[in-house]
Order: sequence, then C-alpha cells, then structure tokens
Amino acid sequence: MKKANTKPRKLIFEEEGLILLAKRMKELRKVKNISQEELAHRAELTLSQVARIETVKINPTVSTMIRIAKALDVSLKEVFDFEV
Amino acid sequence: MKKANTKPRKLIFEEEGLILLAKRMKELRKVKNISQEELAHRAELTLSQVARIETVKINPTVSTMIRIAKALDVSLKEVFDFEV
DNA sequence: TTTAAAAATAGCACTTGTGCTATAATATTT
DNA sequence: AAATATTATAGCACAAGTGCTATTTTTAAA
Repeated sequence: MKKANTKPRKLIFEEEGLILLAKRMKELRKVKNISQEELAHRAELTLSQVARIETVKINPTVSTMIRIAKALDVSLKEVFDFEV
Repeated sequence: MKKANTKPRKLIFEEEGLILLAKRMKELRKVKNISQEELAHRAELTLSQVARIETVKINPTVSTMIRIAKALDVSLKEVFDFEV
C-alpha cells in the first residue's frame, strides 16, 4: 500500500549532526551487515529506539551511543567520525 | 563551611563511559583554558548543565555534545577520543 | 507477483535531560 | 585571611528519550 498521509513528526532541533550520525550508523551497520533488530539486541536497546535514531526522530543520549558503538564493535571515535 | 552531608545522587547507569567523557571534557576545557561558564555561554547551554555533565550527574544527549564540541572548537571525534 | 524479512511508525507510561534560579562549596588571587 | 572567581548542588517545570507492544510500510528473496 502507499503512504496514506505523510506523518509530520517534527525534526529534532536544527541539528544536522543528528542526520549525519544516523547516516554514519546505517553505514557502520551495513558494513557489519547486521539488522536493526540484531543491533538492538546486541546493544540491549529496543528495535524502535534504533529505528528512531536512524530516522532522526530523537536525539539519543551518550549512553545509548556507547552501547551502540560496543554492539557494532567499533570505537566511539569511529561512530562520531563525521564533520558537523 | 564543610559539607554538611554527602548528597547521595545516584550515578547514571553503570556507564564508565560517562565518567571518561567528563574527564575528556574537563581536559579539553583546561587546554582551551575556558571556564564552565564560558563554555556554557559559547555552547548556549546553562552552567548547571555543563557542571552536571562534568560531575557525571546526567547522561547528556548527542546534541548537547555537538554544541560542546563546537564551543570547544574541536571535532566530535576529539571529544569522544577515549576508550570505553 | 507472492512471501518473508527488515525497517519505519505509533501510542502510552515512565524516567530523565535541560533550563532557570539560587545557594553552597572549593579554588584562586590579592 | 579576605575577597573574588570557579565549580558543584538543589529544586521545580517542562520537554524529550526509552521501553514495550503492535501495526504498517518498504525492501529483499523465492
């Protein structure tokens, strides 16, 4: 089916940084070839949370990103390796 | 005066990462030689917020850290340059 | 195309991050 | 030591992150 109506859902702040973070995360996840579900499981987060971060619906906490970095088996530096 | 009673204030999760982040932040701030107040002003955050992060009372959001990185004039990578 | 897997949304409850304002404690300077 | 600057706490209101559960939409596979 097609999208009934575009859900407005406001963007978080003006932060382009969160958009870049989402891209970086998807990128790393692809490289490691693991699904959002798998990542969520490894990071002990929920699937919705992972999806919300990758779709820039929320502004995640540092703890959450630390868990994700560990789950992706990369350093925090690598996760935040993008220019804002 | 001395400290009347030690306020219990629970630590955020188990995250050693937040402790390291606080250290890193203090470190960078010292190098740049700016006070918490100055940093708060530059990052458009409150002084209490900066203090709470450096004393590991809270688990900051990514947006907040992006603002701090910009205010410190360093890359996000540099802010998160520590091993968890 | 049909089926199955993966990703994106949604709503609710609850916790917690943040701003604001004020005060206390500590460190630095004179 | 006294004065000043810096850092650490506190409490309240409000916004927002997270878990949970379920559904819809999109993508990949057969």
